[in-house]
Amino acid sequence: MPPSSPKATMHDVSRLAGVSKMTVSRVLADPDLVSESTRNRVMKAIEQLSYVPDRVAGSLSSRRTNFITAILPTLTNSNFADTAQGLAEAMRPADYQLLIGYTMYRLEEEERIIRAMLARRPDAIVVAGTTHTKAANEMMLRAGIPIVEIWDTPEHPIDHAVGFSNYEVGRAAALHLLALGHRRIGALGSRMDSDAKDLRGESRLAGFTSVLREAGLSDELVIRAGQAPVSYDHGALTLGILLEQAPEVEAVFAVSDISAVGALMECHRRGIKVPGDLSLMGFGDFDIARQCVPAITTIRIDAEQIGRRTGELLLQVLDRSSARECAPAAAVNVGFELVTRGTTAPAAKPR
Amino acid sequence: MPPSSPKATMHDVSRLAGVSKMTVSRVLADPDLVSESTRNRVMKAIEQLSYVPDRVAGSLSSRRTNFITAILPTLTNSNFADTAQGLAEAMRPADYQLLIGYTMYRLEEEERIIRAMLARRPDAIVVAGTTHTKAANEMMLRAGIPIVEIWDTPEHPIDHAVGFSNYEVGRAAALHLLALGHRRIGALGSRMDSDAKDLRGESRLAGFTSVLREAGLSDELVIRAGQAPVSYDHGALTLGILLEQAPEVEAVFAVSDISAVGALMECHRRGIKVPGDLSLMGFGDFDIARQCVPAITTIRIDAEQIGRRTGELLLQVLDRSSARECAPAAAVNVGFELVTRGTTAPAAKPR
DNA sequence: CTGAAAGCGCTTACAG
DNA sequence: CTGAAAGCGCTTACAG
Repeated sequence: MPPSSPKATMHDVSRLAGVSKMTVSRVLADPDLVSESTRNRVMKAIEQLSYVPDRVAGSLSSRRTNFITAILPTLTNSNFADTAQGLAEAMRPADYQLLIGYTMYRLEEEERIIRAMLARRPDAIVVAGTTHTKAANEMMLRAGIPIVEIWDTPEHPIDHAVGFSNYEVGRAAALHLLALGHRRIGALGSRMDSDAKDLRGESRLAGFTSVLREAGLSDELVIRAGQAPVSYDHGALTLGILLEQAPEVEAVFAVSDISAVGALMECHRRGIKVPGDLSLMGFGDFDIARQCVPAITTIRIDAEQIGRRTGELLLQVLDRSSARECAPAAAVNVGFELVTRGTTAPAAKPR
Repeated sequence: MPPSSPKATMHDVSRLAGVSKMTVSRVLADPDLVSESTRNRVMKAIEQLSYVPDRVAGSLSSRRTNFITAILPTLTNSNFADTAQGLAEAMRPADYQLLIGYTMYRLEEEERIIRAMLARRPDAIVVAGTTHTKAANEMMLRAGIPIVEIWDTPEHPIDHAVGFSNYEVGRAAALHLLALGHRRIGALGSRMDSDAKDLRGESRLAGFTSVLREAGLSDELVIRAGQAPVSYDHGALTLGILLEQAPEVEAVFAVSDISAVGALMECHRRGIKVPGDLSLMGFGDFDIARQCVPAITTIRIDAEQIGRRTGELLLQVLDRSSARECAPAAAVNVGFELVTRGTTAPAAKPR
């Protein structure tokens, strides 16, 4: 450990500058309230002592930590990292610090994290998803701070929400494949019988399935295998399962571009032509989906924007002046967009 | 905002349980010190009031926050997210919370973040890289807490270090391509004349170049273009520049698998055979490199392990009992491994 | 095994 | 424009 020099306190600064602690505090918080000469003297003392204000003490005193808790499933191989970055970016000018927790798609872990985070007294909680354990729901309701559920459109929001309808994403995907004339249509998702559940992926599958049913098609080619979070391997694996079950499948929707890329690579390895033999589409508009050869048809959502919009919403809600009154709960739908690229094509023989 | 119920304090709990605050504190911190009957009464009161201890107050009082600051270039399209996850995982049992900052590969931003983070009084700082601004170096030296520089092997470490030699990685890459019989060898890196600098990528290029020189080869095919952080687009772009400059190039090393994948896709689009026309290798052993067709030869580093090892080291150093004495600074080299896969092959006509 | 006192380093709310 | 007092909710260090 490097040599520890005793940390200067506000008291030390005030003595050196010949003022009270309050004046030092004011110079830091609201410099205009202090006369120029005093301010300069205090600044000099701060500089001289390399004084760094202790925000732990400040937080206790002011009952505001400027911490925002962000609870996300994972940061690897997902666009939640973009959401986190967007949120951090939006909150930075106001000097908020993110407290990130990973649930690994486990609701019990989410509950544990919420409990632990509340002890840090965050000024707000951002949480991915709209389904939580009973205890988690209650803790958030009682917390007395703004809550933002993101990445979906909750039916019964706890408070605010910023996201899009995963169900509608699934429907849009199925409608696209149907419109191309495909009839033997499958999908690739992850297991729902494990502790780790991708609930939003499941919503997309549900929307997808609903369209298949309405079109009088079977949903038996909707594969749920492999554990969340999905991966390139997941796509390769589940495509293999699908092909074994139905070699004649014409079109496939993967719940994530990551899976779609894995499936595409598996097709390359097996000599299956995409498109032609198989139409393939994903979700998320990951960079890799755009760069793949062929580029993958996907449903674009702006993960960073979800973070940014959430940050802007919170900035507004947490603003001291407006915080007096309970701000009305906002529900922002950022929507999504079908991006047609090279992996989907009309069916060879439309019936 | 959900209805705010006034938060119970330790004082409330103590009154309800008919004990002193100290006893409540003990039940939470070291239950064995309290008699069973008292403990049960306190637990019941905690439950009844939904009491959540205030760690802001606890931190101020104990002079320990259980925060670890992790300063990383970016979390997107990189394996720093794995390092963060590994670190978080390792520290979780001891109830540490990560405070993550993104520098976007800018040293001035790193300095700003360090300054801001120090006000949060973290118990340790983990920072990617070994080059910092003068002010940043001084702040870390004076902070009086353990510092761990990760992802490289510093010549003059501030304190602890956990990483591998990027320079040696570059050398290993060049030696591999030379051993295959290639002579017209290039590399793909990012610009060094911008604010955002990938210094570790540059170290890899430096090692790579040193081998080329030793072999009597030119380093004019070492391309530095595009801004850090690298991306799939970066790989496609820089490969295009390289091909324009030297259509006869035989082998290429990209400073990141992400770039290598982008370059590979660009080759697919241009009808360049990999390997055959061009040997290609990357760095990092990203999932996508393994799944690509063909799979990309790379230099494997275990990003998650860097995080885990760092966490274990910190747990040891931060241990109360040993913290008395200054723990000797540790320098852990986690090494790396060349993984030969499908994108590199012997030169067609070895000279 | 339990508790009373002091204090961590700030900010709030007044007062002048 | 500046300051004295009180207090935020815990833990430390004693004492018994």
